Amino acid sequence: MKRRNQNPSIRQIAAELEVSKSTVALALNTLEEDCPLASATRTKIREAAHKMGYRTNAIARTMRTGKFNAASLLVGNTHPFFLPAEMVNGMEEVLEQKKYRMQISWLNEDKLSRPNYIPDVLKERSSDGLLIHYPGDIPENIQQSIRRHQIPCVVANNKLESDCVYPDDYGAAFQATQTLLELGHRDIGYLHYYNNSHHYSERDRLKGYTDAMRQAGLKARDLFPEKTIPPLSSIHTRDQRFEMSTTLLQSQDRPTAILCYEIAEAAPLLAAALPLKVSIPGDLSLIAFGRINRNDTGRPLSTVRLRLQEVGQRAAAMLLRKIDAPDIPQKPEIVPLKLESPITVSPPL
Amino acid sequence: MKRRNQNPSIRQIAAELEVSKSTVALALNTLEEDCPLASATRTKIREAAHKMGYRTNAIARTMRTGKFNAASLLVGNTHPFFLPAEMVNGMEEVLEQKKYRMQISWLNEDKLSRPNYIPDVLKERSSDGLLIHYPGDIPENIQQSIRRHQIPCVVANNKLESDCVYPDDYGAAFQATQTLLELGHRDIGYLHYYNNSHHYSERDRLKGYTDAMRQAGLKARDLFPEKTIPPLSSIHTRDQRFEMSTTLLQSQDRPTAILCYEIAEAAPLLAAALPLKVSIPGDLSLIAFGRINRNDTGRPLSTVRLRLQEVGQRAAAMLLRKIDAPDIPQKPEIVPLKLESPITVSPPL
DNA sequence: CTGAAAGCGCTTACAG
DNA sequence: CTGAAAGCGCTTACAG
Repeated sequence: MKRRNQNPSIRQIAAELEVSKSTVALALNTLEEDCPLASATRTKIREAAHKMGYRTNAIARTMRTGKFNAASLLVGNTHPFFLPAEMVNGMEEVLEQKKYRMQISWLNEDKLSRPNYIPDVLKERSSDGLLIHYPGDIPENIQQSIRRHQIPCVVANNKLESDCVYPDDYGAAFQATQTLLELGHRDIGYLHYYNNSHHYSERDRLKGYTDAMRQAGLKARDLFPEKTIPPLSSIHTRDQRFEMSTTLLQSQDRPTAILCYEIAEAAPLLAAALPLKVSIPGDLSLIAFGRINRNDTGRPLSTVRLRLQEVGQRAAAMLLRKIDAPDIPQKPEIVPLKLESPITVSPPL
Repeated sequence: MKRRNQNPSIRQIAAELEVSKSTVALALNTLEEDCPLASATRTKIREAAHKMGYRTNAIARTMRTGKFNAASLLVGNTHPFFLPAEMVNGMEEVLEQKKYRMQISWLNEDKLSRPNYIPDVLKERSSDGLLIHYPGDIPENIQQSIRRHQIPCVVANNKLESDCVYPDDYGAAFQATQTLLELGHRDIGYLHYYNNSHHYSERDRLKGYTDAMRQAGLKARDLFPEKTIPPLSSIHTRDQRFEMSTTLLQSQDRPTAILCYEIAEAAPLLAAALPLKVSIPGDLSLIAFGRINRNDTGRPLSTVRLRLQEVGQRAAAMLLRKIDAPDIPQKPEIVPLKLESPITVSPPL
């Protein structure tokens, strides 16, 4: 099959109809009421364009106007596949409203380990600004490159001095702990299985919990001090965590409530509670942070949902403001979180 | 802070150094050995470019060469936030190797419900081809638009006549069932909680299971006929599924093995088995399909991992071939799957 | 109401 | 070894 007349330009339409390129552009780019052309001319051109399968070359417009109308999302690699779809969706939604395209590029271990690696997205110009989703500290040479070229830039889901949007992990941990305190709990534990802290949320959730306890005159209680925690990789980790949870639930000084860093911490507890007939929330209140309201524990669980779609929306909106005014630092935006379903929370026995 | 000389072009560098634009382009775009310029000229230009913070305008190159060097990913909305990060990563990796950028755009319910809605990504030209991740049937007007403009296009994670890449759900379900049969199981059930079928995997996993059973002269057994299944939305669904799982595990004719559509089906079973002291895999072998080897059930679980990163890689590679030869239909590529950890599989009692 | 012209930042074939 | 020129497909200010 021959492909003829593929991708006609306004020049070809103009030639076909024996009008000028300007006339074609006018017919195609203005609304009926704003169009200075004779109505018949406009219609004729639009019909021909449709028949010829014309599509505007967005890149040529960029060329002419000097605006890319595009933002790049740079995805960090610390956890190879961590890119929350709802956050990308939130970003895209806001960008799309302003007729911005969204480009995505990924960093990977290999490349970042090269001494002065700079990703293509920073080496060439193809967008008006940069969204960054990078857990932990952004590599120095990447930061330098952004500064050097004064690229408008907003960080999503991470905590910086300015130009960032992140969920209020501190506040939510504080509030969740207070909710438990108000119900009468005094012995509340905090549970996490990570070994060392990459993402600010690891520090902030613990601190929110600790501060709420301290304010109530109580001692914070880190349920498994870091050193004893098995590495995440092994297939036996799941059994180990189940054992650890069982031991905890059977111990004399079992807390009456536990706040978990993530669902991964709560799941073995929920499972271990069943054969021990430890009722949740009757005997033990349980709260975990999570991205969505669903979970795969097979059991109900009170969750503080992270609202990453909103983080994405606000980060994109902030980037659009920075593109308009690159020299004005934007104050960090902190997305409020709340405990949405108090289904595994009740007063202590 | 004033931003001076922002985004210099080769013209500005040429003016600064009093050489021609061609000379600058030559110095910047060729390797040392291929460069016809005097070594001193080349060095002088490159240093000036660096000092001035020069970055190539990738869009201007596109303009000149007629190649966008970009692919668009169109994400369907049937399940609002379903976009597997590992698939996007796989696509981006392959595209990036060929110096392609990747653009992403999302369809949403609102827009698709408008009668003749066409997304911007199809209305304007800004990429060389299209990757589609859309569960279920692609809307007719979108298909038409793609054909009309002869846009090179590959569908990822869905089953079509041609130009698509998807995991071998049929084969994997067949094989998983055979694995159980070979261990001596005769009463093997299939469990799914979806109500109506959108994604091909819902039909194919069931069919793979059914065919394997039939081939062994056994009757397939759909554990919960569709009509009795509670809707997914309610917060009580989790409890209902736990109850249903409990009933199933207690029933006289409990199967000796169960193949689950997803981890969501296996999770309530794993939880319900604990208080009933139904040993898994001792009393019941259990296999589920899943995206990753981890799960949030808090318990070990044999998983057929979907290999969506590979789906993404192959889809991108196929798209690159289609961009080179748009008129040649590409045969569907089916990514083989296997049961990676037979941890909850054992012979029947 | 319509057209001619300039120019965005590159690449490339050709001239000298 | 270096430069002048054309042109990709648009948009826009101006001329007639």
